[in-house]
Parts: sequence; structure tokens; C-alpha cells
Amino acid sequence: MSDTPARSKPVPRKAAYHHGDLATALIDAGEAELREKGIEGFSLRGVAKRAGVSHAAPAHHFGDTNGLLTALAARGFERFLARQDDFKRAAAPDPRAQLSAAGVGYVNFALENPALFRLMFSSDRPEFETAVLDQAATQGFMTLVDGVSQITGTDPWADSAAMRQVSATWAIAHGVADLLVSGRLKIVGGMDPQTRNAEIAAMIDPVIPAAR
Amino acid sequence: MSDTPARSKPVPRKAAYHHGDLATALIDAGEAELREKGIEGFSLRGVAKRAGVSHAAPAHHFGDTNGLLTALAARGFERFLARQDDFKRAAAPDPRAQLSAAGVGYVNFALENPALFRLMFSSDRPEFETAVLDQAATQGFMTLVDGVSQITGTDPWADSAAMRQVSATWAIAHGVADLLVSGRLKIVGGMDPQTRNAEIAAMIDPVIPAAR
DNA sequence: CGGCGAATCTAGACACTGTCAAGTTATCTT
DNA sequence: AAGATAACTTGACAGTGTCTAGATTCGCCG
Repeated sequence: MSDTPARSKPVPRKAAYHHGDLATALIDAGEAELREKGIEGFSLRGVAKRAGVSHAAPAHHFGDTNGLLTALAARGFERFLARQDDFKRAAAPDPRAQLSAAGVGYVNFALENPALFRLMFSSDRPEFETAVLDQAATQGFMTLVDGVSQITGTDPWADSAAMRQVSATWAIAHGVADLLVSGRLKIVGGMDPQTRNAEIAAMIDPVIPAAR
Repeated sequence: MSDTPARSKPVPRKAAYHHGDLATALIDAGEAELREKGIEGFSLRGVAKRAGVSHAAPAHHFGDTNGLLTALAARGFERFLARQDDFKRAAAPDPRAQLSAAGVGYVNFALENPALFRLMFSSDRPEFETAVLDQAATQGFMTLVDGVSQITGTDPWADSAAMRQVSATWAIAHGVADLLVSGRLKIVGGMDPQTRNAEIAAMIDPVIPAAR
């Protein structure tokens, strides 16, 4: 979406005063800061220092700290969906296997990006009303609704039992992810990745709706 | 536990300089601060101001901010378990109904104390190695293990399938709670309490193990 | 090609935060 | 009654987010 070679941005410079593409550089730096310090140690000045600019530079691109966190969360949701797609592609094509794979991808993303996951789901700081973030955050739910719909052959928006299955599927994946991120479920957390994913699937699968 | 009339504390004073029982007063103030400002707006100086003492007074009782948050989390877990017991007492005595009620209590506590719930499950700030907090946090898991054990007649510590059912039960309750707290699951969140609890139970119950 | 408006970034200041050190006041012990 | 100890205050320091004003560079229009 942002890879039009000319035009969009004047190609990153090595310039001194004008950075060239500071906005994305700040997002990169912010992601590193988040990963290393966690949400609760996240500092806007620290991000600026990482990017090699003055402490007030981020404000011009993101307004305030929450603005940058909003951008980070939006990018997080994109990667989140991409990670689920990774697991889907590696799974059998039938709808139940696809939904199960998405769930395992959900949990794996959380384990791979714990601080980002918390920013996306357990923080009040990102402004979720922002168009770009709201859309990114909603899209995952839409594909989930779609997945259940393909299995059951019903429209969850019109069938409250199907919508309940949507919620339950989401909840089991999210619950496993969040408990693992916060260091609970130590038994599962300590497994090697392969058997761990099998264990995760074994927890999720019973909740996934049966084919109609 | 702390209601021995004499001895334990010199009975709250109206004194000026020495507060009498500042430690619990700070926990009360801290809980109010947490409720109103959330974790991310929590300020130790704000807590001191609420309690009417100087900004450095809390340090003498709790060390640093994380020390107070640790105490808050510990008290949170006590209330958490008590709230689950409330729901258990109001439910049928058979083991499955008891476990289901505990799950609904789990979610209700989260909805009633969103910031405290996040402190307990989505924050790195409390020191979970602290004896009092570690014990309080572990106790819930123990009763959960016990509940599954009573239903299945097996010992989850010796039966990996039963332990998986423990994890899954925890995960579905936790997932529903966390998604509701963070404002996802708007459909469920918007219901009136009674039908909402029925909906929560309907999501949880299929995950609860069947009787042996 | 030159200059001018606008975008980009820096520098400084302010109020606020958590934490530390030193001093003050009350309680407890003997 | 006096000295020791615990409880609390005051002041200071570095770090934070955000605001303002100023400096630098880019892009465009002539």
C-alpha cells in the first residue's frame, strides 16, 4: 500500500536537519522501545533519542505520545492479521482447520510480541476511535465472523447462537494468549514451540463450532 | 485476620503527625486512584494527596510505587476470590454448576473492577514474587484445579488431559473477562446484567469438563 | 534561477512524576 | 524521664510529556 516507488515520499535521505522519513523511523524506534521497555516503561523522549532527533520532534508527526502509540497499535493489528494468515496458509483448507489455525496464529503473535499485544488489547492509551486503528482492529473480528459463518452456514449477525460461537472462539484464543503473555499457564508456556502449538490447538478446537 | 481489637495497631488516631493506620488508608486511597485514573494515570503523589499526607509518606510503608501496586493487587486477588464465592453460593451445589458460577464471578469481578483487573493480569508493575501476592494469585488456580478434579474424578497434576481442561476453563473465563474490560465484545457488554450473565455462562459452560 | 511560504526539526521552559537524603515529631521501651 | 525508634515532612534531583518560539530546509511559483 505504501510501496509506490516514486511520489509518496521523497526517498529517505541522509540529510542532517530534515530526516526524510522520520514518521516511519519513529514508528520503528517506538516498536523497539516498546519491545525493550514495555508499555509501562515506554518514553517518548526515549523514542526520539533512538531515532536521533530532538525530544520534541515526534510531536510534529503524531501529536502526542498517545498518537504514536495509536500508530504502533495500528501497525500491530496489521502484523497480527498477517501472522494469522501465515498459520492459515500452512493449515488444511477446510473451514474448521482454518479457524483453528487462525487461533494458533493469534496466540503465537501474542507470544512473539507481548508488549505490542498488551498495547493493542490491554491499554487505554491508543485512541481506538482513530479511523486507521479502528478499521485495523475491526477487521480481525470480521474475518472471525466470516470463519464461523463458513463453518456453520449461518449469518452470525442474524443468529444469536452463531454470534455466541464467534464470541466464545475469540475468547478462548484471547484468553490463552493473554494468560501466556502474563506468565500464567506456566505449564504451557514452558513447552517447546511445536508441542506448545499442539496444546494450544487442543484447547481451542473444542470451542470451534462443529460443521453444520 | 486484622481485627484483633487490641495489640495489632494502636487503634486509628485522629492525631496530626502520626496517622495511626496510614498503610491501609493508603491502600484505600490507592484503590480509589486506580479506579478513577486507571493504571496508566496512577500517581503515587496523587495517592498521598488523597490520604492527606506528604508525597513521600507512602515510601515508608510500601517502599516504592510498585510496592503499593503490589499490595493493591494482593487485596484485589482476595476480593476476586470472594466475588467468585458469592456466585458459587448462589448456584446449585453440583461441581459443574459450581465451576460455571465461579467463571461468571470471574467475569463479573473484572467488569466491576476493570482497572484492578488489569493491574492483576496485564501489568508488569506488581511484584508477583512477593509472598503475599504470589500466594493470593496462586490460590485461585488451586481452587480451579480442585473444581475440575471434583468433576472429572482425576488429578490434573497427574493427568495432562485434565490439566488441559483446567487451562481451557481458565482461558475461556479470562478471555471473556478481558475482552469485555477492554470494550471488545460490545454485543455482550451492552446487555443488562442478568441476560449478560446468562450469555457469559452459555459461553463458558461448553468448555467446562463433562462429569466422569 | 531566485526567492518565498510552508513543512520540518531544534532549543528552552514549565509542571508534573518517582525517589532519595535529611530533618522533625510522635510513640515505645526501659 | 530519657533515649531509641518509628512515622512523617520538607527539599532536592533527574526524568517525563507538552507547549512556545525560533532555526533550518524543502518545494513550488514566478
